[in-house]
Amino acid sequence: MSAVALRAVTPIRTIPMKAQPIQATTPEVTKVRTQCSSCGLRELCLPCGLSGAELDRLDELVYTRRRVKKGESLYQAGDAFKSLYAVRSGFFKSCVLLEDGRDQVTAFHMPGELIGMDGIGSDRHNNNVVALEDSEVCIIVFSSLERASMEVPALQRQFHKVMSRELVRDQGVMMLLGTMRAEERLASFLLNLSQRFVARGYSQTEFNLRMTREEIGSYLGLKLETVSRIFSRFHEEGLIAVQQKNVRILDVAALKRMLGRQIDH
Amino acid sequence: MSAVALRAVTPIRTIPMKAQPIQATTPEVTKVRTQCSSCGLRELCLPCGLSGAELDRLDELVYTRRRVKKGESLYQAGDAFKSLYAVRSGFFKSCVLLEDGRDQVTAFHMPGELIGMDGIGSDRHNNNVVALEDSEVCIIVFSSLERASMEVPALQRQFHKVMSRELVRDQGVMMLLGTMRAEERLASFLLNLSQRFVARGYSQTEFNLRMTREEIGSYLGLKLETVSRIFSRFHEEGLIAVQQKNVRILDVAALKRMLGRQIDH
DNA sequence: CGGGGATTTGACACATATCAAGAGCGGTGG
DNA sequence: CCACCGCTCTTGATATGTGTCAAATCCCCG
Repeated sequence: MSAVALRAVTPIRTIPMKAQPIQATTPEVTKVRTQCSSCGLRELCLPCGLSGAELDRLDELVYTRRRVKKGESLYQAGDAFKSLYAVRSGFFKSCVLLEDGRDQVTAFHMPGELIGMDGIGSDRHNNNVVALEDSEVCIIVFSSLERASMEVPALQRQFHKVMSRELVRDQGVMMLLGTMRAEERLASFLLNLSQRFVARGYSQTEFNLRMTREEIGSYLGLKLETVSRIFSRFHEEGLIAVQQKNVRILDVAALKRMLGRQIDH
Repeated sequence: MSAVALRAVTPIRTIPMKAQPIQATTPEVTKVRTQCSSCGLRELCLPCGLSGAELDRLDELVYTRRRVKKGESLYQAGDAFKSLYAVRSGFFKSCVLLEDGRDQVTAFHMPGELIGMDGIGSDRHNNNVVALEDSEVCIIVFSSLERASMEVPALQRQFHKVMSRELVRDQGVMMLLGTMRAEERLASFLLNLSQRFVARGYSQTEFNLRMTREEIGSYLGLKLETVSRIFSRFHEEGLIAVQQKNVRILDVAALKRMLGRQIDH
């Protein structure tokens, strides 16, 4: 605790340079006191539901941040697992790579979401996480989190909830990939994004996609041309207005209807 | 702890009846001292890596079992979440149901595997788990597990690993559903089963499928006819010998080759 | 031994992939 | 500030893998 306090008193801020492109092992890390307790994302992130002393304990844990520039990876498959990361700002994608070169986007990550849990099981990361725009994450050293969660039941519980929800989310994606048609997949994708933006205080109906058509397609198990075509079709039908990365949802109900009952053709 | 000891001393064994078909809320539960420490599955299950006193602590936790007959559910979506289940014998499937009636098998579970983690996040289960043959599970009351894992770091770590591996497994399924062709999906499925049977001391090359073609198809995002056709094709090509549920893998290498490098058509 | 679900197989339909070309947009350098 | 270049996106024509529908067979269970 004193060590943490020391760091808080004498913050070391590395210059936000692009100086050492060689040292991929020493990424840009900012050591400043990050206050979970006063973070705007605390209701979405690991601190959710914690209070008072519990939050203080978490604050001790999360004291470094890292910036990741657009296109750079936060970590790659095979990297040693040491920390989890909470997205503080920006946007990430997770990808899994097959030996033959095929890869698939398995998730998109928004502020407040926790990344890196794939590494716990094998002490190595099993996917690649890349920033889709200039981003920043809070670093949570996993061993510290485990130690703290032995003292703070609510923290342990919250961490378990986060992991469990990730499992449920994955099942939703399997459902999407396994049983839905292209139209439904895209509708589901848009509604999911919309909902997550709302939770973060942004517009429910208008937002900018941070990913390309190809990345959307990869996530949805479709080719980029198909994604583009369906965007166009939705546009024609007046469900959305798309102009490149900008999307405005015009008829939420119609999109929702695409999911509920289809198949009756 | 004394309460647990008491239960161990005075085991209550409910009669293995089919007496009360109405009381779905009171399933058949056997209260006997289940010894993780002497369980044949301990290297595959939650106890993996634990030793001595740690194992003893786990033994206190797992003292009830439950039988689930073929076709019955272990739990259903919406049920209150209270416990995790470790498969002791038998075979299960997990399914997710969409409002419109479509459902998808999201996993098959073999002895030693942990079920129920989908419920942690929302205190309710989010999928249905059904026995594919007469089965038995060990019941692990989740609050007890959390309490114990605050005392036993190795147990906490092991539990986190199990959840993390589940996340990685899910990513593998997404990959399969998102990028693989039908042939590759089935090859991947057979190799996965084979590997898991080996880990349990069964033959690597010959086993009985516990699920129908339709369930395989649901899991792989294919129709049952497609699954059947590809089984037949593999058979013709001499890769496997299938006769209904019985499968014998004749050319493991060839199946593996289907995954590594395809796409070069 | 009978019945019904599970499986196999065939013919055909259709959704999405593939291939190809052109347009739009953003970043870079003169 | 404008022009160019490259990447992303759109759209069309066509190919193909898998789904759909249907019927026959198999086999397990009662």
